[in-house]
Amino acid sequence: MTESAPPRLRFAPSPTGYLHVGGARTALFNWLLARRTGGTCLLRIEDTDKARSTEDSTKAIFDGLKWLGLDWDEEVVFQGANLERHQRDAEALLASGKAYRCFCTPEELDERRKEAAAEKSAFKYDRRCDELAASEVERRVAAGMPCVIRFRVPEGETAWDDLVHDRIAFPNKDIEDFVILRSDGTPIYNHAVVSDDIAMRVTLVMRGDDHISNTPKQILLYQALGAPLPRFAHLPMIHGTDGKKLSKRHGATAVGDYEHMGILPEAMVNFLALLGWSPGGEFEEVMTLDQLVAAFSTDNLLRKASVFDPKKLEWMNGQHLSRVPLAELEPRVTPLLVQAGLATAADLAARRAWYFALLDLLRVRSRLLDDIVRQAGPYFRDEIEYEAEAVAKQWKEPAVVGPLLAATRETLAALGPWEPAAMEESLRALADAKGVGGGKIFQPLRVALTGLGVSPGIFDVMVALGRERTLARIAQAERHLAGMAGGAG
RNA sequence: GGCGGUAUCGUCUAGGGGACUAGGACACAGCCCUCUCAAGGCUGGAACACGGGUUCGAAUCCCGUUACCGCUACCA
Repeated sequence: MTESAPPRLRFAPSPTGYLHVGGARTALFNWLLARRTGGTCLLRIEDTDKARSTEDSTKAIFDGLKWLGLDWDEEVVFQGANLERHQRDAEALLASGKAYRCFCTPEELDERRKEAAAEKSAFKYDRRCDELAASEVERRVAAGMPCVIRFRVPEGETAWDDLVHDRIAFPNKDIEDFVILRSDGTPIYNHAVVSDDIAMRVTLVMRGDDHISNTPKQILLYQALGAPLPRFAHLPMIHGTDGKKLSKRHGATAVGDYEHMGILPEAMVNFLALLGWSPGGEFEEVMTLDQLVAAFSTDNLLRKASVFDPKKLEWMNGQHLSRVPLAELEPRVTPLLVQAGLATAADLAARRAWYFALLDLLRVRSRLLDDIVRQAGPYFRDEIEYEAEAVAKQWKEPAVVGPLLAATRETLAALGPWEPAAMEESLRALADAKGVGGGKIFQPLRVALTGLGVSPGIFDVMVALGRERTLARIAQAERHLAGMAGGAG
């Protein structure tokens, strides 16, 4: 291969919905390869289907790519703006005799297709309009009869060396003379794609393998238009847990869904990158974007469709949650805390060091951003609620626990510096003195401080809460326990 | 139906003729650590779709079968 110049790639979604994880993965691979090779990554919005394309969808694609951290080079190309060139290219094919006018109506075609189906034979356009005399064509055009432009598929075989599949070949006899320009003058997909890819000087087309059967048609168009062929790389599909194509019934399929679910973009990207690609050999699965760029290569692209496993995504998110620099995590969490009514952005900014330390405590036991918010309550609210389950388990005997908590409070109150080592030392000494294990002190204390049976290490909790609030919460718990003991008789 | 593609633990994957008693990760189970929960560590169960070749030797190469997926529009 004489190809040594960095490739020009493109991601070409059609704005007919949200950015799907499959589309996101295609965008990611194009982007990774461009960044890896010093190539160019372009974005083209394929909005030629005016019936289905919407501005909202276009925005959703931009938003999705932005969230993932994928950018593109040069101006965004809107396919719809290239109508004139599409028509010119189609006219050129007509002029050079590589395409012809077809006057068959959709209704007629439909009819013939049904007949073929009834006879269980494959329908293929029979070229009847290609046999029309020139004068007849002229007459019909002059008469204003609507017509499409069909590409005349030559004899032979069309093949290419796919970057992931190696050689793929199609006998031309299996390809029918396909329409390139509708009767209303707008282009059909395959034609618009080729016209645009040529104009954008795309040298490597990387897309889903559902386009494999479009590829011979497109190659034929390149050749007829006298343009150099790009290389092709067809990526395997992403399926749902049941092995079927990913759809709404599998739950979330739009990248925006995962954003709202509390997934970090770096985790999403990492997870998607490992679907249909692997660095090969032994490798660490948790990778940053930079590491992905450094490792990416078309050599390790897989051929088999993969199943999207949300469980593994969550695990991966947990990994990233724990590894991302706090300064990057903070802006993702803050809006959620504010939204939950736990704090204001100003408040958090005012005690940044404390806030970061808290985040560090909570993120280890979180898989989703929401897990952090859910755990954060006790550190922000003035009043806490006691979880019934925790109370039932750890405050089972109020008459015993109450005095123990009181002793704990007194011990802590007498403490000099408010730091973990000192807390642990004095509380373990207290446990010894009372003849109980540490857990008998720590567990009821955890409920007193957080209302929960589960939390970060108890000393970390106390540091995060601060001395004053810690002692107040214990006192409050003592009152609560006294009430319980009284109520119980 | 026709054409094309694919086939390693439940899932993501390593593997490119001998290093395979098939490795790792997720999930699952157990154990360790331990103030709880995570995280982490250790252990366990779990796969080369089937049938023929080629070869001294096949998860790896070839053929067939089966299954699954995609395309088969004046959709993209």
